[in-house]
Amino acid sequence: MDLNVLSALLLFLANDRSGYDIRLLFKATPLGVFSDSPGAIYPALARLEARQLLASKAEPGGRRRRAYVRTGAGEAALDSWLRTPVDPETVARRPHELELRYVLVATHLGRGAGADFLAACAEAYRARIAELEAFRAGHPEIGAISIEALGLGIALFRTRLDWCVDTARKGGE
Amino acid sequence: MDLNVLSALLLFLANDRSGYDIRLLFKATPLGVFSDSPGAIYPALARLEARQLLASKAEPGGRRRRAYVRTGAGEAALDSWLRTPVDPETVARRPHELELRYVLVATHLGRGAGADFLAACAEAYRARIAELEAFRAGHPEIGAISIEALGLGIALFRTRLDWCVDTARKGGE
DNA sequence: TCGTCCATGTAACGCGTTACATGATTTG
DNA sequence: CAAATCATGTAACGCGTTACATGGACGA
Repeated sequence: MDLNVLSALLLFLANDRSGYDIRLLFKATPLGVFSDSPGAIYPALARLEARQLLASKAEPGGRRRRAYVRTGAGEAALDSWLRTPVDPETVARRPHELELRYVLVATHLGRGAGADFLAACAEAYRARIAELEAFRAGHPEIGAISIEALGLGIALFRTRLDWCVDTARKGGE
Repeated sequence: MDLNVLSALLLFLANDRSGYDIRLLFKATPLGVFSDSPGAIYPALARLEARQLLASKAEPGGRRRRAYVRTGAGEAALDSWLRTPVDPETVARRPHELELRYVLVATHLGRGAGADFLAACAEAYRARIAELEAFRAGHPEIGAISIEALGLGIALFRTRLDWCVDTARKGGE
């Protein structure tokens, strides 16, 4: 029952929303990691419907609005995606996926689950920082320029870690 | 003559290196944004050779090592990719591409070009931060959780900006 | 000779991109 | 009625992923 990020986001958003609604949403948000192109969104919605995670009703008329809703199975799939453990692979290669997941977790499962998720992320970020610092210390031969870039990588994870800690603290008040 | 990131990186790395060498390189680096899978690397090298940006000589014997080198056209293509203006689209959606590009620019075109590139990035990051802050100020309706996530997005760009400024200063000494 | 490493590839598949097509409804 | 906007889709293409195939070299 595995989902990619776009599918999970669509499941989350699809509550009486149409593909066009979602395109407008994606176009309006400046954090736009997601493409608002029809060739991305409509096929993805169709795939989710084929897997019976979404259901839709077309309004009568020619090409009229088609609104989607989650099915029970869709709800379960979203839920299980949101509860997937924070794995090192995602932390290392797609950390922005975790940032999106936080929004979905906190909105869909509640602030408590959001705080737990942030704690798990903080833990994973600390581990990642330690790993990168160990690599930097152990491989001086990679050269000054690569060391600089690695420094940025580490700084970005520190920013993420600080944000987790801050946000968990503020959200828990 | 446009290249994707992987192709540009392969052009950069391909100096008497084989696909296998590159796989080992990708496996060894913990910043691993790039997959070391043969299904990614060998076809990409073959495409570059088909476009005559790389040339290769197979060593005699069965499946023996095949080492690649840049052609003149390959050199030119890499050069022009490295000198492509920093566009807002890349800044917003694939900032890590810029971080890789810095390493390639500074290594391949020299420290001076690297410093110029950092300056362009810093400029773009400042603009991006302003844009995100304006959005945050103008759209309180997006909700507390999204505001938190947006805050992280802004903080990450600030980290990138600080890094550009610091690195340009240190590199210029 | 058996396993392991070196080394290169291919096939099926999923999915995003760009560009195009279609048709209804609203607005000037 | 012409143009823009609402709204949904499809086709071709590029490219990465996973998994599998091939075959030589070398040590136990």
